Amino acid sequence: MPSSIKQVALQAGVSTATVSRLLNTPEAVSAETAGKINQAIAKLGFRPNFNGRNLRAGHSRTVGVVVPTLSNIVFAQCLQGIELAARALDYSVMFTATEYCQEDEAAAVDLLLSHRVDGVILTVADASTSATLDVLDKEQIPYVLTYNQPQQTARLSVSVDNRAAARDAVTHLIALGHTRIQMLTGYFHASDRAIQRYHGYLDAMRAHGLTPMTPIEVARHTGVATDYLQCFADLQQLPSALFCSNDLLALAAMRDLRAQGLRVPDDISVMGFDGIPLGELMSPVLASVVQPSEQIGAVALRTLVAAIGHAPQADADGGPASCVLEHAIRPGGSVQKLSL
Amino acid sequence: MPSSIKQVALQAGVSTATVSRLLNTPEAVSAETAGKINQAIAKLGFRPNFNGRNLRAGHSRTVGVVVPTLSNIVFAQCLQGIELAARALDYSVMFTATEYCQEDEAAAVDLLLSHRVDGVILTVADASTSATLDVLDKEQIPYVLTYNQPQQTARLSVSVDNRAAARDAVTHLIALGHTRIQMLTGYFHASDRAIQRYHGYLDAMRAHGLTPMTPIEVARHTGVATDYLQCFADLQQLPSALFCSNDLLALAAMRDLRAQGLRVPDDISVMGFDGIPLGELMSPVLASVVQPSEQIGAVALRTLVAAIGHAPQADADGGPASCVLEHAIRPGGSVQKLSL
DNA sequence: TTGAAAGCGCTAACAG
DNA sequence: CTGTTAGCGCTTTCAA
Repeated sequence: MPSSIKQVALQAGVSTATVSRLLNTPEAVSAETAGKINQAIAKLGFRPNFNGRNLRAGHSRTVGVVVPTLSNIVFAQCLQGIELAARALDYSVMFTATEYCQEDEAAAVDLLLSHRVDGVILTVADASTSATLDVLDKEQIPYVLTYNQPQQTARLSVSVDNRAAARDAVTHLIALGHTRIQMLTGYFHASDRAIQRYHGYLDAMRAHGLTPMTPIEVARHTGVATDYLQCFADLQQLPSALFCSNDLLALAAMRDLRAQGLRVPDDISVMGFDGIPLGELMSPVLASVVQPSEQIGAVALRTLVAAIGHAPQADADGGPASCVLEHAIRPGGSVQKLSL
Repeated sequence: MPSSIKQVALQAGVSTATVSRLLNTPEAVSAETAGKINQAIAKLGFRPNFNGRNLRAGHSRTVGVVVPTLSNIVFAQCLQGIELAARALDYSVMFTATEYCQEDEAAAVDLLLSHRVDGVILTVADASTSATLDVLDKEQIPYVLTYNQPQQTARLSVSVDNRAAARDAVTHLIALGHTRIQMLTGYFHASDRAIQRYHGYLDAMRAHGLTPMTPIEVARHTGVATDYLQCFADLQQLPSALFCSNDLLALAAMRDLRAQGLRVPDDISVMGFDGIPLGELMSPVLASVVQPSEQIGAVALRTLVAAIGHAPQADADGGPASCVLEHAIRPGGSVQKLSL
């Protein structure tokens, strides 16, 4: 059983208030007293109990994080960025995953709220229909979305411009001579980003007078049901390039294509989205849209802390704002340059 | 400001004690009263404050997790396993990373202890010299090591048998006709696992009458200083196979080797350790030792919870025990079968 | 089955 | 600069 401020006070021969002062406003304590207290602290191995502190203070210097899964390195990097930034600001992180399950999403937030986190960072399936966000709104808990890029509301978010990024990716493919470009994506209902990226795909195709192809939706979880490859049985139908809604999907698709005897990029080009670091280690390098995941996390954390600092309704002044970070096209050998 | 048990009591016309009872031992409250209270709870949107509860109860149903980094997918998967298992047992997770920095390790544990987590799951650089573990021991906080496989003490840990696993890997290489096998590893001082794996390498080489080669130590952080490739300038010196202490290193090495004009596996074979899922999507498939990272996390969490349940000194009976999980060799095209 | 009351560890007025 | 005191939200005896 760890010792309390009371025992430290007793040991040092001062009041608990003075010990508390040393902990919080050391300059308000005389050097002599400080010495005695520090000695007592060391002797007892005292460590403040944040539960007591939080209870009293009404805040916890803790943020909650909710991501779909850590199996996708993208979210792991984001969490990494959050944790690093949090530590720098003396915040702690409670972490939860949802496995892309809506109920778990709500349950996760509920739990975090019971822990009285000061705010929440989360990525939801669809920001525009999320009951979870409504709860957060109603309870007046500051929160910041990551990856989600809400269209309508004034919700705080940190992301890239998914639509523009996808447009750039497809434009990149077009610039390399591709015209039959098809999108391979995780279920739209599980990711509002995927929808935005599809719109970007359409933008680029139309801007170049190309006919969009019907997107192929597959379960995002690895494995990747290879059923979709049926589409390619007829080689006449084969697109020249596949634009995938994320890198994991792209990698899985490449594997599946190879298993079908198709060569990448000779027979078909593949481009991803996310720009995971491993994509660059492979041969051929996975062409992709790089989004700065770790930075997304870091910025989200700082935005959240800023939001926590601001009174809920005092956002008339320059309070924290949503942030759209830069994306970049990473060319790679997984995409072939076609002779025109 | 969220409402408290007091306001619920007032609203329902009962005492706070009764509300508390409904929350903790519902069967001890009459149906009628329960109805009134539940109504009040719903009306007020009440959510218990765990800070108050923890303070009073002396435990938090929260565990702390400390990993080196989330940039290595291995630890992300482990954390994923921990979180899933924790949720199933109604535990919450506070997460911290150390970036392989010893001081951060100590600071992280300190912070977690201030939050009064009930226990800690952690991976340290070197379990046998970690001051952090000594702190945990002294404070009587239950903890479980992951990946670390302490030699001497009775410390709880969950890992594979690193030495045996490495031995199996190198034996696999030998079985495929390799004799000039060299190990490429992250700094030994940053990972006791790497040392154990090196011993496994030695075991296998010696068991087959082969001459061990001097291991190449490099900074583990990606980038991978390509200086080590100097070793290979003299093609006479070139090993036929490189056994890497982890998959990220293996992938980076393959990239670097290719950049040098060496073909994998034609000119040199590469085998990794960890068995990250992405290794299987690549072409060629990365041969590796698969360790069940997510399971390591899940088992660690359950072991920790068991340890929390047990009184510190009551481990005479069948208390929680360390666990060595099965590893598996994943063959892959990154390793060439040599004609003998 | 319910209520009254004490106290977990800490901080923030308010006095001195 | 320091002590006294009250109370954050909750659980848990002890009585009723």
